[in-house]
Amino acid sequence: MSATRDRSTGVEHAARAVAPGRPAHPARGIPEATVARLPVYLRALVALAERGIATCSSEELAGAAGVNSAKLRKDLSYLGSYGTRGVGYDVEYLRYQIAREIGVTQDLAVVIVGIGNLGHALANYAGFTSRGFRIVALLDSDPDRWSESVGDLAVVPLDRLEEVVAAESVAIGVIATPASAAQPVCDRLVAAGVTSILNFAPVVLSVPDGVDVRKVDLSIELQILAYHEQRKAVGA
Amino acid sequence: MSATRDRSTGVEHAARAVAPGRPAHPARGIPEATVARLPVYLRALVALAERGIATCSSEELAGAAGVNSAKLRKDLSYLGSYGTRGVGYDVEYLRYQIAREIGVTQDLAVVIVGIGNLGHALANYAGFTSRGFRIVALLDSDPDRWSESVGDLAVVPLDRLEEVVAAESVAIGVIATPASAAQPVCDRLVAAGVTSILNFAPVVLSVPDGVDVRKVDLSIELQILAYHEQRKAVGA
DNA sequence: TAGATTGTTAATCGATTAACAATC
DNA sequence: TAGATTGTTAATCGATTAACAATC
Repeated sequence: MSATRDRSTGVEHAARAVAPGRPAHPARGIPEATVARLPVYLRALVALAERGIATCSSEELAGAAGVNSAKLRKDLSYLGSYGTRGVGYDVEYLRYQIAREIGVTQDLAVVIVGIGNLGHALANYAGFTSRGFRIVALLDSDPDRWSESVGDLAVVPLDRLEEVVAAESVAIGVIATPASAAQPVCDRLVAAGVTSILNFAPVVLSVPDGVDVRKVDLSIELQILAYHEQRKAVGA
Repeated sequence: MSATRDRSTGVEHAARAVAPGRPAHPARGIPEATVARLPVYLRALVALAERGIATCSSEELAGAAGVNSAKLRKDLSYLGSYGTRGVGYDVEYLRYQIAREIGVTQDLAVVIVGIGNLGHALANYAGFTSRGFRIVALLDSDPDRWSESVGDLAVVPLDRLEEVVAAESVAIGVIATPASAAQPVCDRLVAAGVTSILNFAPVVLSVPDGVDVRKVDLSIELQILAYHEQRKAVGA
């Protein structure tokens, strides 16, 4: 078992060795903080493109992404030199380069396990089905749900997890089960070959090295806000 | 408009002045990274307590929380000295101290705006209604939803937002609307007096200084996983 | 006292930011 | 050429970690 990275708490992820003293051509090893912002830039670029904007400065793009321009330029510098001094960035070109860097140009297969309220919401969520991801199965252990379908996908028995993962080469598993089911489901996903997990259950998952886990935890987000609320009340 | 902190991308939040050179008694100014982990420790302590465990070492608690013990001890040291050398921590006592520090001992009023699939899931989510938070209203602009109710709360017209926020002294607003509605809803929440926002809509919200925004973005989480998937595929 | 474990120090690491030389 | 804006440097800041003295 190794620690997995949690975006909000900063636990480091499985060792990913980078050859030291080897400055490979397209500069491998983008900082994790930068990786986490690339999707934000991508979304901002898509929005600019939809508004018909062909070129933008780092200042404009940074504004749209909610970061400062120095950070944006530093982040983009890890990918390469895709701007033009004195001019700015070509929106479509930069968009393509970032999409390629993230890897959303290739369709990744996703399964969602646990089709309760949250699972339903996730299955319907447009951002999930947008380019780069393909939901291939909705799994649940409750027979009452096997008659349901969300969009054009039926809810299938959890028993079929291994079969589906193998058949579709599933790379990403989304866990939206109750807390008690999360670790067993995670173990099965990993055993079946899934190497990335997005966990919505309020538990710390144990996974072997090489498996990435990201965690979205609603009540933790609320509690962080509560902490700051308390400070405001005292200070003011 | 000022930048607001986004947990995954690390945009700094509204200036929160700390008197310099003034080492106040209970040491104000807990690092943001530590604040984000306190709820994780709290949950781990609750789980230990439920298993009937009365005392634990930093090593054990760290294991349950998914961090290393040095980090845990450093984090706890910002709150005070709540352990006993040679012995460890009293689970109930530490649990109380962390809960008090976060401020979940006082009930904060929460409204959820946008009662689609995700809003439904949030309204039902046990973590939301657990101690420390009180959902006081579910708001939606769609008349078709005004007849619905989730749990014992009815969905009410968005028009009543200001009225509800004022009547219940709402501190936290949860935005689960489509992207296009998020900024206008945010503006109304802020104008009505809400100072903390949890945003599920895929947009960067602009808010005045003093308002905290946290963002949960499902497609961005997936894209971060996709980036690492791509690396694994290349490396292996 | 001997063993265990905290709380803190100091070193290291990574991320942010301002400033500016390079260059369109 | 003059103005604009990138890409990069270097300084700063904050977070992590190992190690260990303090102390139960």
